[in-house]
Amino acid sequence: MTMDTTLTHKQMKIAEELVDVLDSKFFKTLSEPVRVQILKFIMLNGRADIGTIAEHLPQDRSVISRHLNLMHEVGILKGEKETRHMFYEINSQVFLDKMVNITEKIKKCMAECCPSCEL
Amino acid sequence: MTMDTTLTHKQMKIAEELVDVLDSKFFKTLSEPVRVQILKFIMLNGRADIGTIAEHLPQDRSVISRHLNLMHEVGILKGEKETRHMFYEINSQVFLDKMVNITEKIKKCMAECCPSCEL
DNA sequence: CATAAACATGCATATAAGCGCATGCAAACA
DNA sequence: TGTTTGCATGCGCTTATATGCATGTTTATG
Repeated sequence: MTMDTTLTHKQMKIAEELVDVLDSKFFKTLSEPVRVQILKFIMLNGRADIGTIAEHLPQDRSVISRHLNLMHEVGILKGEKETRHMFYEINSQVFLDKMVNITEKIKKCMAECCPSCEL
Repeated sequence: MTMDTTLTHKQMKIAEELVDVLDSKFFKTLSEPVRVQILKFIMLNGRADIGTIAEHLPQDRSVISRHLNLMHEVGILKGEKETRHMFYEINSQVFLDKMVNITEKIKKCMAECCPSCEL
């Protein structure tokens, strides 16, 4: 079956931009409940080291360490080594910017690309 | 180590609301590249049935069927059975609302809960 | 009424991800 | 300088997920 919809270059480009911003690693990171719990803890308590965070969660310290490292790689956490302690805090700017950017791109794509999307 | 930060009931509640809205199933759905490609196709071509979508992707039809069903469960797609064809389209309202809601909750939590989040 | 088309679903398999334990390493400490 | 502390990381185990094939079901088609 062939599509009778004629896609403009502009529409293709906007859709591509949406796909680019829909970063699978970013979403995968947020899709794990344990990581969300870690995020919650840091949100409420501010900058903290791995041991302190792990004390408040059932998982092993090494597991927490890996989760934190993953969130750091994605950019939603800032990490800083202080002597032998590894401190993490929310990278609020990056985190929020990413969400806002994704939301904007979805909105734009729906408005200008999606035939059956009435907004 | 004990925390010297005193958490108010209000802060706890806001953080809880954020955790609630950070739906793991929703993020997990968006973390799969194939599903994003499917989303892109429907965005650009509008309402389509499973066979048509599967024609444009390397995966087997059954695989596409499952992905579509998953996205439907999460709410970002509307599904409608028409005779023997199963048609899907973007549920633009739900999709966008979800993203906006998450973004808002993050912003609120950062502003009122997060000690080290300066916005 | 037999056949084909469109799809859902059970099954087996391969890959990915979360988890805890044990180990190694660097920095503080006695 | 030997010991403890805080982490990173390798390893094996278990579970989850993606994939394709085969099958069953429903609806159109000859």
